[in-house]
Amino acid sequence: MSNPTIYDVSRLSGVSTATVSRAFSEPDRVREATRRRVYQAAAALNYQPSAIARAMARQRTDRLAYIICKKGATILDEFYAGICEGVMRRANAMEYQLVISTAEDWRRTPKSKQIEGAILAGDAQPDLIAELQRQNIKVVLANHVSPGFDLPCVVADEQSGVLQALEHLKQSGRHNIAMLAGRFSSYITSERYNAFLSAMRQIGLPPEEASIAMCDRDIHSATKAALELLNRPNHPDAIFAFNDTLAAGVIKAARRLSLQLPEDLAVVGYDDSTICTLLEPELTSVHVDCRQMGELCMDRMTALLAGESCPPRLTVVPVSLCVRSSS
Amino acid sequence: MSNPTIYDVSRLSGVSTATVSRAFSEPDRVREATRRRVYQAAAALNYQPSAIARAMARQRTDRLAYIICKKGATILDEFYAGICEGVMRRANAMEYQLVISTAEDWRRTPKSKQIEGAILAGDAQPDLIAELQRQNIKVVLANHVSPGFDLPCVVADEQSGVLQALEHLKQSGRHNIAMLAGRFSSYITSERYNAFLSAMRQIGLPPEEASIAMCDRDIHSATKAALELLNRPNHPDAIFAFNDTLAAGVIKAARRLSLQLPEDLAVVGYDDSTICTLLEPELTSVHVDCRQMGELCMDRMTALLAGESCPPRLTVVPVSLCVRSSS
DNA sequence: GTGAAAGCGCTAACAA
DNA sequence: TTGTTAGCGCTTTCAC
Repeated sequence: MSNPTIYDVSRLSGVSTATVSRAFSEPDRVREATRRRVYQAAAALNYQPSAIARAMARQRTDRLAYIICKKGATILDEFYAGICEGVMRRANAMEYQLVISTAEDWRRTPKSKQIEGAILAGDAQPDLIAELQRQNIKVVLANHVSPGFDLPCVVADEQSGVLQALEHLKQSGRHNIAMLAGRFSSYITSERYNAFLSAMRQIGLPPEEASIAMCDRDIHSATKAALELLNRPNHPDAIFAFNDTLAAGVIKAARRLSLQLPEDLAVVGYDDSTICTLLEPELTSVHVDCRQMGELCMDRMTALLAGESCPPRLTVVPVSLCVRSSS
Repeated sequence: MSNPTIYDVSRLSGVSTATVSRAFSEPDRVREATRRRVYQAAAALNYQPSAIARAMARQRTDRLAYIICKKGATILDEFYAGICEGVMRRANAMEYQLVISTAEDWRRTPKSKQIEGAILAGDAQPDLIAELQRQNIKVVLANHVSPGFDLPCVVADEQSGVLQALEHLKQSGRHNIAMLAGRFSSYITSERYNAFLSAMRQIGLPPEEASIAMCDRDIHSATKAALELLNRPNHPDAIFAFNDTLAAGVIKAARRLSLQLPEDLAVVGYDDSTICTLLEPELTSVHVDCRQMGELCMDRMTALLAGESCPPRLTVVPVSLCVRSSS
């Protein structure tokens, strides 16, 4: 019942445990013939090295964590799932194991010492970061920057994303561009908000108070806010929404007011999620390659684990506007 | 630099390592005062038990894996992410760690012996199951059943889901109900397909060849197939789609033909994913509680790990129709 | 209630 | 190239 150990293989193949160990972890350090004998014995016994014992002896686990820091949100969020995907792919390719969790769950359980690094996605709280670092765990932030800490952060190019969207709108003849801002993490919210203001100035359409609306992250709230925006005097001819779900709310509002899209109103979303092509009209959106973000996070993590003291502090992932029929 | 060990705590608190160990894993077996001394010393040293050493000594890891078995798909798939969510929540609550991977990635790396159980979501290949079981790893299947094996499977009630959808359509006066079938995993495809045929008979509307269309899983393929379906003579007044994305394709097709929804055509999707409320009109869909599926998977897993030889072989999760304005 | 000590299965000097 | 052996940090009898 109990699994075969390195001793069993050693005995059966007639070599020492050290050699068996080497045959598996440093194959070229054992002679071809010996190696074969070892593998044969291992196969016969159905042996596989115990990763736990290995971790114990080597004092490292080859294990990383992906922790989603977003109140109420999880792996179900397409954006964070995308990052996770990138992290996972690369982690698996490097023979790292990836455990996932949410910030909430993580706090509850002292599962420390089992991971060598953690990639925190989203609104990472300072105390979590501090706690991890106190445990000698390497930390990388995704889609967030935390001023007080010296660690690598991977974010999307918000400035450029918003600018591309607004330039596109201006070029297609829009002059009264409004923004529908959602209440996201403080970092994203303020970045995108400020990016909007500065991009507007940059394209020569100074934003007015009147053209800004806030809403929650659900579609009903977005629809309501959009209706309100569209009913204002001097209503906008284009709305830039903070993400695609909000943009879907805008589309609903427009339809309710019998506006023609994109003739009467252009709509641009953000994230370029899967819903863009499902909507009618298909939604123009700023494409963020979250998988690449995940991969870059892993690159930074790798550097950290390799002992590089100062990998790039900030990594900015380029974004691109994906134009569809809503604008 | 190196982390404090149980020996450090033992020394500082003046008790044996055995007592320190007990203080952490079986608190009530040590006297209140002793325990306090231990905790104090531990806190002073910033000590936390090493899970690896623990696993080594106890011969168990408290670690499970969630493996997504779907060609090309991943955690990005909302359905599988939902199951993952349920599994993760419960796993974390039980102090299990959850590592995630895809079937592809898993095959490539012999990370065996580190997990005690694996939850395979989707189209689990027999050889993967066999391999895992050979390694004494407990296996539970989610959204799939594999005839050759004796293991717990958790699936949604396809029969009931389809029947509810069709009954609803009939009750709202539809008589010519068509099905848009996607090419999913063999299990889901055949289950849903057969459920459709039998449900149609059950509600007294024997299905005709003419009212069935197949398509790939992307929206373009769905739109095309739906157009074709709607252009047939004696075209349907209702379409039941295999999932919400396909249903979105149907809506697109309907719009292209200037059909009024739901007057000219009723549309029903499956899974009740987030897109349902984003679409126009909002999509009626069969709600599957995938989070609950994940939780049930964990329950089965727990039973297996506890040594129960035969937990329920098949667990069927109830589903319910969520009626919205597309029907 | 507490302590002593023998493992758990592997790795990595060091020696041969 | 291969073997010997002392750990890695904790758990768990078995005594006391």
